[in-house]
Amino acid sequence: MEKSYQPSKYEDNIYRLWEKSNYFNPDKLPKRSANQRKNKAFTIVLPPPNVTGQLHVGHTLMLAIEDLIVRFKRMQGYTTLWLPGTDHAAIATQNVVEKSLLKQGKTREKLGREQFIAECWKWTHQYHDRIVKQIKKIGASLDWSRERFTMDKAMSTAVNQLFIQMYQDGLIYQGKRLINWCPRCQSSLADDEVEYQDTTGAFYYIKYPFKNNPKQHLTIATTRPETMLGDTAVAVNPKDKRYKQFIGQELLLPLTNRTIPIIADEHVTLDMGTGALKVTPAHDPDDYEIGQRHNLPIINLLSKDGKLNKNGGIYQGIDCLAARQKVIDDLKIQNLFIKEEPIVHRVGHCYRCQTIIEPIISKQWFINVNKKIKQTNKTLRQLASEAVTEKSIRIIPERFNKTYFQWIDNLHDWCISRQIWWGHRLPIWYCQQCNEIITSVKKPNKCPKCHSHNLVRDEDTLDTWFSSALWPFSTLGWPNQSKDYQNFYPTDVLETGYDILFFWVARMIMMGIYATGKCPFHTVYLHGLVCDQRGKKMSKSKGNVIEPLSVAEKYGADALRLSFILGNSPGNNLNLDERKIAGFRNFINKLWNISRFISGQTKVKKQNPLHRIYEGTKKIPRAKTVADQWILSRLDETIDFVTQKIEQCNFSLAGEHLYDFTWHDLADWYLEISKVQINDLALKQNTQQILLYSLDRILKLWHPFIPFVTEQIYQDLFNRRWINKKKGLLLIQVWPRQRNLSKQGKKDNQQILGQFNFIQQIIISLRNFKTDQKIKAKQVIKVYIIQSKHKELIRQQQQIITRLTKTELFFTEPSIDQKYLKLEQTTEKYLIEN
RNA sequence: GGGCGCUUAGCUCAGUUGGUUAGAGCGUACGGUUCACAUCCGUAAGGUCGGAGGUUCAAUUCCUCCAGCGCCCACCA
Repeated sequence: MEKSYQPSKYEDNIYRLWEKSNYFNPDKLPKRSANQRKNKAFTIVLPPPNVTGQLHVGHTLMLAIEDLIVRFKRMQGYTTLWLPGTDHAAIATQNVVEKSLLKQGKTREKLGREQFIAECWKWTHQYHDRIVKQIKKIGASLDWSRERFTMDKAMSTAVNQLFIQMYQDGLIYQGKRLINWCPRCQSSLADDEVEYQDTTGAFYYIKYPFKNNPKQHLTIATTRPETMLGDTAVAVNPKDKRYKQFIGQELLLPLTNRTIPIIADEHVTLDMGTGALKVTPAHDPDDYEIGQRHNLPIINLLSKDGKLNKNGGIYQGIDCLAARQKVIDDLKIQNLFIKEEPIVHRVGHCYRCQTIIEPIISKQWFINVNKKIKQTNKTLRQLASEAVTEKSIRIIPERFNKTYFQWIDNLHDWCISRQIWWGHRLPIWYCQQCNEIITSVKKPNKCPKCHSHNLVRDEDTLDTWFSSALWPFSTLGWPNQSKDYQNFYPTDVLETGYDILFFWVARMIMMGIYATGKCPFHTVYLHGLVCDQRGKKMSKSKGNVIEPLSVAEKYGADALRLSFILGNSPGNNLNLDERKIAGFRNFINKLWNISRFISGQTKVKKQNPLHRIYEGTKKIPRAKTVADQWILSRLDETIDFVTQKIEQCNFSLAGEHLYDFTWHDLADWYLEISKVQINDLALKQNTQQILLYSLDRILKLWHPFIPFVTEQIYQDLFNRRWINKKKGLLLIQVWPRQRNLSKQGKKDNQQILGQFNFIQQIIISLRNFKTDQKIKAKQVIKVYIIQSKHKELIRQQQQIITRLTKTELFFTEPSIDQKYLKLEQTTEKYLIEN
C-alpha cells in the first residue's frame, strides 16, 4: 500500500469491478442462507436527471444519500434495487436544441416537427452518455441493466395508457381557459411552473371619461396600461361610497372607440389603487374571474410571440413593453394621463427561461383534481391528501407535511398540454368532419361517429411532469403486471430535493395511487439545496459554483460524498466549502493509513490464516487486556449506533459517530496501545486479531458512506485469493452486528470501561503536565505514584502509560518532595520529577 | 395576507424524548521529523446557546411575545 491514498488511481477500477460483479442487479445478488431478509425487496428509483444537463452538486448530494441507503440495505441482505434513468425534460431540452439550431441559422419551424424531434433524440443520445458517466464517477450502485428514459417506448405506453384511462374517467378534459403563456417557449405552463419575482414597475393613473359627460372621468390605476385595449369593464366595490352612484354607467375607453360599463364586484378592494379596477378578462386571472361572473366579452390582445395582435389596433405587432410606452405617450397627448408612481409588485417568469409570463386565453388540456373518481369515490386531491394524513407516507423532515398540505389546499386543475414538440404527444385525434374527439395512440381508421377518414392528431405534447409522475411504476413495467412490478412496487424511499415536492413528489403520489391503487413509496426523504460557503445559492453568474467532478477528481469521490452526509440534516440547505471537502480527504487518508498500519502489524498476506477471523460475523477475538475490552466494546456501541441512525435516516449522526470512533478511539488510542501489546508475546496474536477484526468492521460500516476507499482496502487486505473474487467484494458483505454479551459479560465490561477511562485520564494529565511545564515531549520524566486506589492497575498498564507519555513510572516514595500533580476528579497523587 | 425555517465558539454547522462540566470540523496559539499517516501527532484558548417573559425541581431544548435573516404559498389591480 502506498503512503497516501490517491483516489483517482483506484476509483474507476473499483467501479468497474462492481459493475462486472453484477451485484447492482438484485437478480444477481448471492442468496443468503441464514438471513431472514433474503426475500425482502428494497427499492429506490433515482429521480431522473435532465438528460441534456450536467451533473451538478445537487445531483451529487442526492446520489450520496441514496447510495448510502441502498448500500446499507444491500449489506443487510435486502434484495436491493436502485433504478436509474434520465428525463427528457421537455421544455429545457427543446430550449437547448433550439438555441443550438439558431447558431446554425435554423429554427424548429423551418426544420419541421419530424426533423426537429430527430434533432432532440440526437442530443439526448449524445448527452445521455455524459450524465451516466458522471453518475458512475460518484460511485452510485445503480442497476444499469434496468435503466430507463422518460421517452422510452415502455414509458410512452404507460403515459398513453394512463392518459386515456383518465380521459375516460373524466379526469382529463379540454377547456378554453386563462393559462400562463411563455412567449419565448411559445407554450403554456402549469401554475407552479411560473416563478414570481419582485419587480419594480409603476402604477399608471389614467382618466376614463364618462360616456354621457366626457368632461368628467374615473381615475384608473394600472401597472399594465397596454392591456387597456382589452378592457371590457371597470369594476368598483359595491360598498364603495365614492363610486356607488356610477354603477351601471358607461365609460369611454381611451385610445379605442369602445364604451365599457361600470360594474360592481366584491373582489375590488377599496384602498387599492383608486378603488376602480379596469377589467381585462383575457389577460389577468382576477379579471377573468370577474368577467365570468358578469358575462363580459373577452378580447384577446396577444399573439403567441407576446406581441399585440389585430385587437391591439394601431399597436399591432408591437411587443408588450414597447406598446406600454406608446400607450402612455398617446394618453399624454390626449391629456388622459395623470401620473405614474413606482411600485414593487410580483411578476411571473417562466421557470425555464425567465421570460415574463403572459396570462392568455387558450384551449388546453387539464387534469381535474376535484372530480370524484368512480372506483374510489374520491378526488385526486383527496387521494394525495389522505396518503399523508393517514400516514401511508411519511415525509422527512416532518415539517414539510405542512408545505405539502398547503399545496394541496391551493390546488387547481393542472394544465398538462404544452405547445412544444419534444415530449409525449397527446393520444388525441380530432375528426375534421364532425369534431369528434378520439383517444388513440395510432391513427384511427375512421371516426367512430361519422366514419370520416379526415382525422388530425392534436399537436400538443404533455407536461414533462406528467411522465415523471409515473416514474416509480412506469419504470417497473406498469401497466403490465411484470415480475419487476410485482417484486419491486411499491418502492420504499423516495429521496429528492424539497424544491420539487410539488412538481414531482406530490404528483407521483396523486397519480401513483390513482393508477396502481398503492402509494408509490412509504417514505419521502427531502434534502436541501447546496449553497456556497456563505449560504448563497450557487450560480454561474456569481462564479461560486463548485463543479462536482473536478472536486471529485481532486479530493476523491468519497471525500465529496462525506461532505454531503456529515454536518447535514434533511430539509436544510448545505453550505459547501472546499475546505470541508479537503478535511474529509484527510480523514480518508487517515483510514487508509490505519489500514496500512494494521496490515503491517499483522503481516497480512492473502494466505495468512489470521484471515479466518473475518470470515463470518461469528468468530470474535478474545479480549485479554483492558484496552482490548474497551475497543471491542466501543466498537459494539458504534455498530449499534450507526445501524440505528441510518435506519432512522439520520445519516449525519451515524457518520459523525463513526468518524469519531475511527479516528479518536481506534487510531489515537488503540493503535498506539497496540504497539505496546504487540511486543508482548503473550498478547501479540490477540492484539493482531482485534486490530483486524476492528478494521473489518469499520470498513463495512463505512462502506455505504465512502464505498471506493473501503472497497479498495478490503480488496487489498481481506479478499483472499482462494475464494471467489466476486464473493469477496465488500459491496455484498454482511452488515456487522454487535457481540452477544452475557449479563455478566456486560457487567464486567462496565467495570473495565471505568478502568480504561482511568488510564486515559492519567495519560492525558501527564501529557498536560509536560506541556504546562514546557517539558519537551521527547524528554522522559520520572513519575512517582504516591497513593492510588488503582496502583495495581497502573502497574499493570505501566508500559502503555510510559510509552504514550514518555515517562518513567516508580511505585516507591521518592527521596525528596518536589512537584505534585493531582489528577482531577480523583484523590490520586503522583509525584513528578522534573 | 398566510405558512415554514434559521439565529449555538472567529467561520460552517451538529445537538437524539428537557437532566451533571453544550459538541464537531475548519481556523487560531503553543510544542512536536519515533519505524501508519505533516492529508500527521500532542496540548490549549474560545460560547451568559438572538432578546424578554413564562411553564418546570431543572430549559439551548417546551410555550408566548419581540428583533434580524431566509424560503414557500396566495387573485392585490
